[in-house]
Amino acid sequence: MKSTAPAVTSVRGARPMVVYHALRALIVRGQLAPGSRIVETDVASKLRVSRTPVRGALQRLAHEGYIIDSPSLQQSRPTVAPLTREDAMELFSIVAEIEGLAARCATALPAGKRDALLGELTTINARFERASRAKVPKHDLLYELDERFHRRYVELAAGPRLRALHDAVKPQAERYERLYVSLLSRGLAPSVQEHAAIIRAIRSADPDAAQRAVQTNWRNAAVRLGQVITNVGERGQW
Amino acid sequence: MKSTAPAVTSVRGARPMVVYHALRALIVRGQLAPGSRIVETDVASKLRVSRTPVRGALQRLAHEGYIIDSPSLQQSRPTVAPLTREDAMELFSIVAEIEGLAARCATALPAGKRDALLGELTTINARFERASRAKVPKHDLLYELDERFHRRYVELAAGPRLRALHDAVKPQAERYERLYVSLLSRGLAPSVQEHAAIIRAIRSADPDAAQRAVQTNWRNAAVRLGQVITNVGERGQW
DNA sequence: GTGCACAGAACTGTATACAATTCTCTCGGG
DNA sequence: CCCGAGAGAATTGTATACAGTTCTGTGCAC
Repeated sequence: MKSTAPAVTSVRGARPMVVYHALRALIVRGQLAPGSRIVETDVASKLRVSRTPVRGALQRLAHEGYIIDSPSLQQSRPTVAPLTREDAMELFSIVAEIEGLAARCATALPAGKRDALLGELTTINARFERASRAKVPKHDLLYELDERFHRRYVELAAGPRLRALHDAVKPQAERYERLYVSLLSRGLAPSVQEHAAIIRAIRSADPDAAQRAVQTNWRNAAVRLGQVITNVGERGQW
Repeated sequence: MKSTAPAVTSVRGARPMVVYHALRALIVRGQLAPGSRIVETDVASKLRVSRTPVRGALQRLAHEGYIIDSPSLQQSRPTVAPLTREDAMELFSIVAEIEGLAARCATALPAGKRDALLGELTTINARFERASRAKVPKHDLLYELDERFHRRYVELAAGPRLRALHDAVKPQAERYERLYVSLLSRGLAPSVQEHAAIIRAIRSADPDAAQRAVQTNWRNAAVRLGQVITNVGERGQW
């Protein structure tokens, strides 16, 4: 781990994006703990840029919900958003709608593209099933495969606005999912079947069924996650 | 109309919000035409602030989709996002999901709050019906009542995340709705009944029905709007 | 008349200085 | 021992200067 960040790309206008992705990765992976304060000047000096691009990145992160203004303090003081059971429930239900809509669009894809998509989804879910059966579950692999499954149909079927929404919202669910997957890898069997149901619904070109299947998958995930959170407690609340 | 803006509030951190709301209002009401260039220094001088708060406002507007980087030009040059049929369709389907989810939550409201909400919605819809029957339709009133109807259940039933999403997405639909309402005020009769269906579904505490009712309302609105756009053409595309 | 090159203007990206607010820590009084 | 007041530090908000890139218009060659 080197403490000095690498030099920022020289492309015009890339600095805020670099800062954004750096901070988001730290938050999503938990290295910036929920509740942590984020100080503009610290980030700026660590990433070797001025406060201006940092401000841009922070504004975006705040808009997307990764950071919030400290609730206890009065002044605008950005802090990493806490992980709470209630927030997880709401977030998952929103993702359910977004991806459900994408799945609905997927049923309207031209036959060629739809078949290609269905093939990909089937392959991914087969690997997902194998991974879920492993004696020693590989959390990262499981998460990766589940994420890819959902991302695939969103990328292919959703329009630009829906994709943008998905890109903004989904990584926040990742904060919870990483928690979830490492504590509940054993309970993934239903997810395999739920994915299969999604594939069937898209194949039969039934928009309502496809949307429902995706929503069911996420609502069940929300329930399972809720139990885990209830057990292990929330983060960043004190 | 005075050309010099009033002095900005002295509250700390309020300038970007003032700029944001000023620009957003201009865009939503069409006074800043789709395709128009937005120049930081111009806005700054018109609103008597420096470029810094203007940048903040522009970043947020860009993130929410009101302005985009000019497609023809190479450099990052903010322009007012065009109004296209395709975008309207996607936007409305997203709003349908967001408000549909809110309506679903509304069915889970405690009985007291739910009854209060139902009363409000009934009142609003009655006024909406009367307004829609008027010989000379008042476009602004119609829009206002429809907007209030939907906003009410979102405000009461949705969680913070869903509300934030709604606040970010819905005003963009307003750009299209204002166009729609002024060209199609006569076709609002079905909307009255669709609203009534929403009320019935919430009253019967049926989550799926409530969600479906809202989605139907928006999908029909999308179809009606699509026809209008096809007739009058798109804006800001050339 | 058309196309290309070059100079100047226009605009955004970045850095930094300064202002204003508020948090925090210490010290004194009760 | 606890609480409040005040000074200093810390942090964000705003303005502005400067740099770099791209657009635009003019003039020249063909």
